[in-house]
Amino acid sequence: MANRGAGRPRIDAHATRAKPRRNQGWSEMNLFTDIRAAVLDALAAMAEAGKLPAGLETANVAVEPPRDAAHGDMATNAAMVLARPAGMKPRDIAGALAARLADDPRIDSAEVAGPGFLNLRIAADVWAGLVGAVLSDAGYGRSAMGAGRRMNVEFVSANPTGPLHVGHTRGAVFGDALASLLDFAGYDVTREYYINDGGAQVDVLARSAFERYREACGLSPEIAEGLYPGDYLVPVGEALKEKYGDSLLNQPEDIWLEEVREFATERMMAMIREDLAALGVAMDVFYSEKSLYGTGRIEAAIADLDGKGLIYRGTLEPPKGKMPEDWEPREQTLFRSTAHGDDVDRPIMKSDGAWTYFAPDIAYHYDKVSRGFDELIDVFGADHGGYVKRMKAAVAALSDNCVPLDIKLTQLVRLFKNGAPFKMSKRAGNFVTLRDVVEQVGADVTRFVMLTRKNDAPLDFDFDKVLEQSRDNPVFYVQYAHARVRSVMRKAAQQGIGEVAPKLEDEAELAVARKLAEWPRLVEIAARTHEPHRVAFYLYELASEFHALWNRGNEKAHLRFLQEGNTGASAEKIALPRAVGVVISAGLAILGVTPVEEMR
RNA sequence: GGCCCCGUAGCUCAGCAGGAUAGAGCGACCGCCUCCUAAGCGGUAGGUCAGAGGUUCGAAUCCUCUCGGGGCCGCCA
Repeated sequence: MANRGAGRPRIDAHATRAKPRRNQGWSEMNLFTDIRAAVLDALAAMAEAGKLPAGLETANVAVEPPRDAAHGDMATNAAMVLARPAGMKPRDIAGALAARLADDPRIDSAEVAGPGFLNLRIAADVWAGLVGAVLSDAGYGRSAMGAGRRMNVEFVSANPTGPLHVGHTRGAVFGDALASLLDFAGYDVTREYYINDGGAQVDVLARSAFERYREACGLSPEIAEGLYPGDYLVPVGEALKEKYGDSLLNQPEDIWLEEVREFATERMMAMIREDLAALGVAMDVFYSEKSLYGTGRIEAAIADLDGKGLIYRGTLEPPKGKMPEDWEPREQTLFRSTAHGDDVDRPIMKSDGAWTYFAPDIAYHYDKVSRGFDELIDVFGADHGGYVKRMKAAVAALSDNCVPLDIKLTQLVRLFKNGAPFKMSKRAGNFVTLRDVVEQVGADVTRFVMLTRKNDAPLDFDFDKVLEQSRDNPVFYVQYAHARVRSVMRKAAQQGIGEVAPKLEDEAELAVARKLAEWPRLVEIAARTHEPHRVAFYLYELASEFHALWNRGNEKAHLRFLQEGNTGASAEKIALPRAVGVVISAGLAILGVTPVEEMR
């Protein structure tokens, strides 16, 4: 993407807000960028020698793992990228580049292939060196990519009207892993939850809780249509009775509504925090929607947009296709979101003068921008897909295009039990909660499984299969690899085997080392695309290479990590599994999964 | 009617910033335990990347259209 710089948002507006980095520094060890640098050096030398035109754009020159391992360890597209601007044939450039790279001691061979690929084979001692670096470098895989930029990840943000259910669970896991991933990639990350405690739904909560209060006072509750029927409100009703006795009974709503609302909302948020804690999610900030009302903050945000000429009074066209029954044209206060890519302008104030839900949303994002974040991410359920454009428009307008907002949608979770769909009756209020899931399968399994699909793909979650111990359960498969590593390390410690520089000989060992070398690259790709599932897939691949090597040891004794009666050879051998353990632990840490010491 | 997501092996899904002969698991078939955990490993079979155009030296990937599945679409959050 040659024109990337043009659209890149400026960051100077907020760059003055220095804050101590939260991550532990980053690693410079990335074999792919090292070799890419060598390629660029060689190209520069060729230009120097008159073999290439000077000043060629090299941004698109890539050094990547080849799709087919038989092609070598790494491949570069340099010749094909440069052929046109240089006015030369790709294979000619590749040939000259190969000759230069052959002088690099790290490169065993460089061969031109296909339309102009240059396939590189890396010297064995380079791989051994990489394994050594994984062990000596505490931050292997960490990246400087984020450069300490401040990133706000808002996720879950469920209405405080009940316990978190499975859908929220996926959003929670995704958002938390994404936040950890970005931290690992060098961003300064804030995890944030927006509490929708300002709208009509918390009034409904209050009325529902009040019925439970009446119930606690010995009356029979009247859970009218539209109220929350879940029995999680029963203890709230009892607590209300404890606090107020029967003093609220037979009082009109305007007497008790506000107090009961406060009380119930607080109880719900306490429950939600516990749910999140059970899953291992800890927010940095809980941000109250209500705090935006009556404090002038909504007005300030709208005034900002008004100052940019983006607020006006007008009447919207009725939606095309299906006409609502009670449609009649009304003049409203509108945000000109179409000026920033939305399809229609959006109302921010109802015809009765009250704010729409969108107004506090705008104010909330205005506040995030004001707090100096360089980038924002919102994690929504897929059913909120319709709000993506308007939110992006709002942030673009509020930040003058300085703060990019990425909105990640998480698709549905389909529950199964032993292959059969699991029915949920939402009407009865007995939906499957986050607690149900975590209590049945554990937080680690829940988290890993939720990340075995791309966020925008539906996810099947089978309560039985996720606990199955077989290769088609990636949770188990990755954990098993780690347990094997730990098993070897325990035995090595018993035998007094120390740490020495690794030595790699067999192809299976090199395959594992190559996979380890991809880790820093994978982290950057996953962080850039905001896709933590890539970490889960990578760990599966790494585990697969490791299991393969392990099994080779079954066939060929000299490939076992522990060489009977030869502590020196064993020490050289166990560096590789130790490094695998390091990377699996680091990867699982990003996913929020605890690596196990042994399988039980 | 409009917008967003999706369509890849029999099934469930990956596919990195456009790269080479499109991958993995399951299922099917054939093999591997006197040996660090066989809860594992190796191999075989299986594809018009929904379809049609376009851009490109090169497209599953980018653009347009069509078909199919899902989601959303004014004063509910």
